[in-house]
Amino acid sequence: MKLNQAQLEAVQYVDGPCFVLAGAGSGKTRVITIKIEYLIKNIGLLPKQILAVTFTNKAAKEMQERIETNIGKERAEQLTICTFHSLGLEILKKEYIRADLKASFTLFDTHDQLKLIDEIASQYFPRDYSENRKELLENCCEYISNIKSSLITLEEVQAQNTNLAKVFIEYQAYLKACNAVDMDDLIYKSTLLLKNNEDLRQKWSLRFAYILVDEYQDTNVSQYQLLKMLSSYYKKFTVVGDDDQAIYSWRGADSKNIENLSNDFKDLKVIKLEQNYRSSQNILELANLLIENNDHIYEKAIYSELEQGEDILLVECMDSEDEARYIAYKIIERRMLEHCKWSSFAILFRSNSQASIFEKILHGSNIPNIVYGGESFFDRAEVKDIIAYLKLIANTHDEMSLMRIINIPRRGIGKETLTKLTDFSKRYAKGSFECAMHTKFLSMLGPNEQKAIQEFCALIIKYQQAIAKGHKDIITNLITDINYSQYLQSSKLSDKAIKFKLNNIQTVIKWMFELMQGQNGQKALSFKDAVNKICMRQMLSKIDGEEEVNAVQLMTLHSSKGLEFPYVFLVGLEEGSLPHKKSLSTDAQIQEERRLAYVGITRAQKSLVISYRLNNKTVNPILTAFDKGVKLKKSRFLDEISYYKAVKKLKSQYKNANLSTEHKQKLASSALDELLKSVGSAAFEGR
DNA sequence: GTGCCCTTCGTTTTT
DNA sequence: CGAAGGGCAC
Repeated sequence: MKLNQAQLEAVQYVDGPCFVLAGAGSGKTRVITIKIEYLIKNIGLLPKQILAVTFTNKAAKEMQERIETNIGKERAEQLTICTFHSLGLEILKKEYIRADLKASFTLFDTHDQLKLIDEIASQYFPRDYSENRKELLENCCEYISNIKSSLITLEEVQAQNTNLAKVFIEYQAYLKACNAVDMDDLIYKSTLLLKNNEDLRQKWSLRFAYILVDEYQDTNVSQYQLLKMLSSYYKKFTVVGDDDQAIYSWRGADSKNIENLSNDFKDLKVIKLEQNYRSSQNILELANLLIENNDHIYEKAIYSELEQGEDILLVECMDSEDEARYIAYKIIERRMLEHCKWSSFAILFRSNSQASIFEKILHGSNIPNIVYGGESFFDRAEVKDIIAYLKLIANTHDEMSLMRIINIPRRGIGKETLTKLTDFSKRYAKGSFECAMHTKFLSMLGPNEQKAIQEFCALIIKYQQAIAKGHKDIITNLITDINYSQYLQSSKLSDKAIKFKLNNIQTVIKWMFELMQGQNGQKALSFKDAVNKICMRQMLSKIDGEEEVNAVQLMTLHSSKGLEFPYVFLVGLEEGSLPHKKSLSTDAQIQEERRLAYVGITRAQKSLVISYRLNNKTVNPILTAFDKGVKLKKSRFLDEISYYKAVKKLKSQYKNANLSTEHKQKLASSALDELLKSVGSAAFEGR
C-alpha cells in the first residue's frame, strides 16, 4: 500500500521538529515505522541513533516487530523502541551514581507504594485517617504522582510546608533508604537529572539523532521535558498524536503539551493525517458526530474512502447478563455467516470490573476469550510473595519486600521480633537486612528466633552469590528451597487451589528465566534488570502461557487504544458507567469520557454494536439492595449521536418485555452451547 | 506466633 | 454473596 500525500510528507520531513496530528485509523503507526526505515535508508542514520517512544509495552513490541520485517532483524534490534518508563529506567541504570542510587536499585510497584503511603499518611493525618482513610490515601497518592508528573522539585515541595508536602518528603526519603524508585520516579528522576546536569544532557542528546514519539497527546509535563532535553542537541523529532484520543489526564497527561510544542518550537512543522483507512463510513460518521461535542486544539476532519459498511446496532439490554448473552449470540451468528477468527471480535468496556460477566457467559457458550490487563495476576498473594523474594535478592535494602516475606513461609519470626528489628534499624539508621545479620541484634533474640533470622538471611545471600556467579537457573530452586508448596498445603486450601498458585509462581519464574536468557531477540538481562522488568509488567510471554491466542478480546477502553478489530462491541453505555460516575463533575472530565467513547467506536473496522443496560441488576440479588438505583439511564453520548440520524437501525428486540421465554431460552448459555455443537465448532476454527 | 472470625465493601483508567 | 484485611483469642 502506498502512502498518501500527507503521510509521505510526514515521513520525509526530517529537518526539524515535526508534529503529526493523526486522526484515529489514519495510519500513524505506519508513518512512524516507515519514517524509521526512511531515516536509515535515505538519510543515513544508524539504527542506534534512533529512539522511538511508545506509550505501552504492547505498542513497543508491535512496532519492533513491524520494523523488523521492513529493515531486517539485525538492524531493528539496534533501535531503541521503548516506553517513556523503560527509557527512564535505562537512564537511571546508566547514571545511577548521579541519581544518588545504588546500582542494585529496584522498583516499587503500586502495591508497595500504596502500603508505604498508607503508613506515612496515618502519621500526618491521624484524624482524617480514621475517618475516611480511603479518600485520604487516594489524595496522597494523587498528590505524589502529580508532583512527579508536573516536574515539581523537592525544594518547591518543601516550600509548600503542608502536611501533604511532608508526606511526599518522607515518602521519597523512605524510597531512598530502600534504594528504590517508584514508577513515576523513572521519568521524574531521569528528567531532573538531565535538566540539572549539562554534561548528562549533552551526552544523552548526542546519542539520539532522531526521536519519534507515539501517542504524544498522553505525555505529561515531565515526559515532555524529557523529550525536549533528549532532543536538545539535534532538535529533530517527530511526535504523533491526536487530541481526540487523549484519555490519560488522570495520570498527569496534558494535551496542552500539543500547544506547548508550537510555542517552544517556532519552526514546528504541523502535518495532519485525516484519511482513515480503518473504519467503514458508518462507523466514522458516528465517531465524528460524537467528538464534535468536544473542544479541539487543531480542527481536523476525518474521512474514509471505504464503503458505507454495515449498519451500527444499538442494543437495549435488560442487564449485564442479557448483554453478555446477546453478544455471545451475535458472535456465534457472525461465525455462522462468515469465516472469521475469534480474535476478530472485541468487547470493550469502561472498567475492568465489567469483564467478569462477559468472561463467564462466553465461557459458558464455549467461546474462547481472553481478558487483557486487569491486575488480578499481580494481586495474588503467591505472586506478590515470589516477587518480593526476587526483589529482596536483587536489593536487600528493599524494606517492603523484606517485611512481606521474612515470615513467609512461616519461620517463627513474629510481631515481637519484627518490632525489635525495626527499632534496631531505626536506632542505628541501617537497613533491616543489615541489622538482621548483626550479632548485637541477634543477641537480643531467643535461640529459635536467632536461628530463624540467620537461616533467612543465609538463604537470601546464598541466592545473591549464586546469581553473582552467573548461575541463572538457580532461581528455579527457590520455591523448593523455601518450601512454598508445603506452606500452601498447611493452609488447608483445596488441591486445585494449591496447584493453581504453584502454577502462578512457575509463571513468574518462567518470565525471569526468559528475561535472563534473552528470548525473542531481546537481549539477555541481568537478574536485577529482569526483576525490574517484571515489576514494570514487561514480560515476554503472556500470563498462563497464552500467546497470541485465537480468542475473543475483552479489554477496557483504555487498553484498546492503538488497536483495531473487525467486529467491536462497545458495552455499558449508561450514565455512571460511560461517562463514569466519578467523572461527571467537570466539563473536562466529561470531555475525556467522550474521548473514551470515541476511542472505542474508532477501534471498529467493519461492524460496531453499542449496547446499554436498563438495570443494574448484578448476578447477585443481594447486591441489588446495595445498588438501590436499580434503573440505569442511557448514556448522554447516545443522545449526542442522535441515533435516528446516524445509527441506521435501533434494535430493541432484546428488551426483556419483547422477549418470549422460548426466545430467551434460545439465547441462554446452554442453548448457545448446543447451537455451537450442532453446527460443529471445529468447522469454524481458524480464519 | 498463629489461626480464625469478624467486619467491610463492592465507585476508573496504567507504566 | 465472596474476598480481603484487621483484630482478637488461644
